[in-house]
Amino acid sequence: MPQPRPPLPALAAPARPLSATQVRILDLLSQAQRPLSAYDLLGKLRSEGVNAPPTVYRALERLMREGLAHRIESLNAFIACNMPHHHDLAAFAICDHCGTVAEVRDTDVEARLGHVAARSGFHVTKATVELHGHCAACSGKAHGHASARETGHTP
Amino acid sequence: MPQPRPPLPALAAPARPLSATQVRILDLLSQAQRPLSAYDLLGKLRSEGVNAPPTVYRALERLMREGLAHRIESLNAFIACNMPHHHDLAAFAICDHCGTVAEVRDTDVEARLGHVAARSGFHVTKATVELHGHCAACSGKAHGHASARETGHTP
DNA sequence: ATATCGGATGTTATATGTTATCATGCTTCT
DNA sequence: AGAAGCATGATAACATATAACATCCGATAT
Ligand SMILES: [Zn+2]
Ligand SMILES: [Zn+2]
Ligand SMILES: [Zn+2]
Ligand SMILES: [Zn+2]
Repeated sequence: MPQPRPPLPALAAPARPLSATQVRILDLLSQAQRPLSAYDLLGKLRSEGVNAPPTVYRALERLMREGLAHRIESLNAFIACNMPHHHDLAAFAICDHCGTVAEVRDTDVEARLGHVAARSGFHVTKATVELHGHCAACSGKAHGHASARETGHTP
Repeated sequence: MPQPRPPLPALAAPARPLSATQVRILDLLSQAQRPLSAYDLLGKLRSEGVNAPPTVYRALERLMREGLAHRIESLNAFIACNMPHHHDLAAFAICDHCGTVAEVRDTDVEARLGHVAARSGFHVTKATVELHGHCAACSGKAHGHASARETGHTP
């Protein structure tokens, strides 16, 4: 096999544009006030011809690879990244009352975590930081719970 | 209904002892080098008469309530707490190569997180902090992956 | 002792979340 | 046209988690 590599137009990276489904899903995530599960997404897409889980998961995979979406581990759900930045250290403040999720960044926390780990010879590649509690709006009031997951969901 | 409260022997807390199953599960978790999923546990307990998921989940619930075990959200698995202390803010360093999990505490990190949240009026009730990466032993060497989850599992 | 209550367990079935596999069609390069 | 690469579709399997209802048992209360 000759020709090790023809010039290659210009590219260098994953410049391939998002597919229709991928855009649609990112859109749904952006619209939503709260994280959506893969099934939530699937439900909303059924009417549009998407009817199998793998499609959704594949799209999510792509979006996360590109730093456009995040997975919330403690909820098994996904949100759009509000400030696409390619980072592995984002933190999330999840209100267990109203379900909203705020993406927060704090370099001090990042640094501290790095420190703590390094101190014991651990090399961090990815961190999951998820704070559960009550957001400003829900605090004070509303200590009776509505468990977030079933609030304002699927009519 | 009179008698607001008879003296009450001595108690103060949830002094009820763990059930046999609960002890057994805590034992299995302590023994294990790595987090075990609910189904891992169920597998190991089948020979002992436990044969349904709810039993396992219920026991785990109790153990976590008492601060004797933790759930690792990013793995859907559980570990014994190596220093029972009743805290909602523990951090875990998870080696994605050998699968070991170290429970680490750092009051500075805790404080920082509290700060960050408070700054935006968020009240934290529980934090999930899970660092993925490579432990000291696996670092440097072993960058070829074995994905941890399927290493040394169920022969 | 009898009634009662709460916690733990058993049993069954189901919901939710995730992945493997194979088939198909499209775009790009040769 | 043929080959390679990749996105999608479809079906099924697997993994994780909970609902609902019944039974059992030890601790209190009457
Ligand atoms: Zn982000
Ligand atoms: Zn809220
Ligand atoms: Zn602990
Ligand atoms: Zn390791």
